[in-house]
Amino acid sequence: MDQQFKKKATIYDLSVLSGSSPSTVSAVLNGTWRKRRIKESTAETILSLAERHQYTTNLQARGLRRSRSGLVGLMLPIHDNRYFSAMAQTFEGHVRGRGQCPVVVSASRDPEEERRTAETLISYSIDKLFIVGATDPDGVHEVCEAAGLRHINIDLPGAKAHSVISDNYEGARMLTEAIIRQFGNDDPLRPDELFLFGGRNDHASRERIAAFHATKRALLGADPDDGVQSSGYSPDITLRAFEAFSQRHGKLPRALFINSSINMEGLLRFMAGRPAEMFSELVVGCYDYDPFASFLPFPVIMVRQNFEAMIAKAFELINEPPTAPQIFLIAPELIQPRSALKGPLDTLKDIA
Amino acid sequence: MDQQFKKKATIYDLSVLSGSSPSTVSAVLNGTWRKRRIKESTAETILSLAERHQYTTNLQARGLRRSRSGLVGLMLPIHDNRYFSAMAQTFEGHVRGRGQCPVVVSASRDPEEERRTAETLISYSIDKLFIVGATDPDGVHEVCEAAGLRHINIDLPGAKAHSVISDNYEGARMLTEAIIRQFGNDDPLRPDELFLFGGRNDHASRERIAAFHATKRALLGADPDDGVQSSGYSPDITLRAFEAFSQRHGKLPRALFINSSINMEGLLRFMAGRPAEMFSELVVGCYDYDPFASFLPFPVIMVRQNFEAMIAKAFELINEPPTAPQIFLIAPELIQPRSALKGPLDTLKDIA
DNA sequence: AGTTAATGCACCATCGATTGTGCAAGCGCA
DNA sequence: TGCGCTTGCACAATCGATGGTGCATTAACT
Repeated sequence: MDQQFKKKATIYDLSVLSGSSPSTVSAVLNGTWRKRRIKESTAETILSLAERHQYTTNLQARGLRRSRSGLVGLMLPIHDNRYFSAMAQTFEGHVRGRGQCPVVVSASRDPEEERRTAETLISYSIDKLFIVGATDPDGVHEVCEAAGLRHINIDLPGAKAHSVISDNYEGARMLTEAIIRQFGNDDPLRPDELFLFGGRNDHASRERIAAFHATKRALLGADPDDGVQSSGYSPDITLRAFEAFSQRHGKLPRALFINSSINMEGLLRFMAGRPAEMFSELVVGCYDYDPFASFLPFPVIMVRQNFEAMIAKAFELINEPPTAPQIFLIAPELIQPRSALKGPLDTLKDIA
Repeated sequence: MDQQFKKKATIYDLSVLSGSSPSTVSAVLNGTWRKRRIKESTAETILSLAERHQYTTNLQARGLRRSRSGLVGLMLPIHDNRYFSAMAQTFEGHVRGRGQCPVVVSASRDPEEERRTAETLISYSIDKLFIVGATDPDGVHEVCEAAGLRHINIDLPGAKAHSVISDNYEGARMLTEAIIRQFGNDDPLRPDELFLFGGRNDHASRERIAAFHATKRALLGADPDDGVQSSGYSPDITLRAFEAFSQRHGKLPRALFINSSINMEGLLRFMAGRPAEMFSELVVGCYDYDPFASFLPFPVIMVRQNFEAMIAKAFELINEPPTAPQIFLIAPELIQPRSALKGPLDTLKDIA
């Protein structure tokens, strides 16, 4: 019955009910009452009233007054991807652990959208912003800077704020090497049989491509310069790249370095409708980890970016006093084919 | 230079600069100025000042005054899953299209956490809440109801608010049938060769299990009653279920009905370290769609829940005047092995 | 000229919580 | 009794935007 359909209780309601002033009620409810020398018994009265009337703080009012909201933002390129969604999962755990409220939004890898999204979040007075895989991190930085908002880049670096990123060069080096070593000595891979698909003109892609070239040259002795087919972060564009390649050469290469799981979906689209046998000799290296991809009918070597470490490092940095922007590299891990790793979900409890 | 390190501009700043009152500035900036009969020239002055000083509305202040925030919430069980993250992606598109700000949070399938999360969101005066796959939808309902918050269940139904869910019975029927038909007439599947793994005691699992039993009985003539191994929504528990089964029977069944992609990850964990040949005869039906899973080295028939339609229907319903709670079934689609479908990402543009 | 109506905007209370300040009552002590 | 200190709390301004109300001006019209 109580407050069934009435509006939510406020400190003013409790103030009337308890006979104390609103400021006393406020202090009791937000925990600053000892500092304000409120009697213990007064506090108890108010707390029990609050409970009885199901009081909950209006966080917008608090946020307005304090000019921060208790919200912590995570800006992703997209949701629908294991790498980013695993990151979101890990991020939530951290934020919840600090008693704040995580807000996860995506900005579609569109610089304009990224800035708009940041501005919207700022309008809600979020306390911190973690910028993941932004196409234009420095654009977002300007927006945050102007609002005095603490922020940090993850996955793709910016020049104007700290960045925590995967060691893309080393990851791609390991991956390229692993692809090459996957072929035995009887029938070793030739330089013109290993191609890279996917990627844009972003920092990660550039590093990976550089490592790809260097490693090919180092291990295979040569590196024909048509070995890279940038196809953005889009399954369909990647599909078309495979189709074009296959049209030109009559088949796919024996070995592929695929820049991300999104590009890998382009390969799946290419495979769909084509006989499985066409791919039985294929060896794929993919710069991303997805448990299902790891068990495809051909060897898929993957790179698992250590997003837990990246998020942890980012939280560490964002709380430190600001210094000159720096890039922190986090080592990724090479994952052999047919590996089903634990993920952030494994820490959740479940019924038996 | 302008406002470089000053606080953000407010309507009061603009009011001083423009010589108009704060209320006039407010009206101009929020678009209600025609209704308030503000002169066009006044509006123009203020708008240009706003632009020059990079004014942005403090949405917490607006939210406090209007007692709604422009935030629309999506509560997921988890992020790290293609089904749910695809849903988040689609949801964001809808919310953005309506000029509001999407907030996606997860609640770990924990009833307590679900309620707490809802309360937190309510404290921020969110306008609407979409509750996806909640373990205790009715618990969340109470919280929303008490706050007068519009809300709707998706994926798992509640008794006290509208629910938009997959037609789990029909989906499982199709899936079970497809699994059975996957075996030719030479060596047809026997009833004791098809097992269901995964699921909890939730509505979806119950429906699927019922359809599984009924379809087995209808098509195979019998249905031994140990055919179902509930193992929650946890890869590891599912792994243990497979290990136990394999210990008991010396091998896995020839055919598996797997309740979700999460349980499917349990199968992957089982496969890891075991020779691929062990699974060459396996046929799997999975109630979920994941493009990579679709191309595993054995036939994987999948059910793709139509989350786009579910989200669309939910948006339709949540804006209608409330009526008695109803359940709306959305037909899922049976996906043949080796299918790489388009997803929500395909609507994003990408550089070529 | 005088009345009415429309125009253009200012005033002010309000949303709910926070926080600096001030003051009365109670107490110890000379 | 009187001074000063502590205890316990109330007061009131404030965060930034909103929207109902009402008051001048000017325009329209008899």
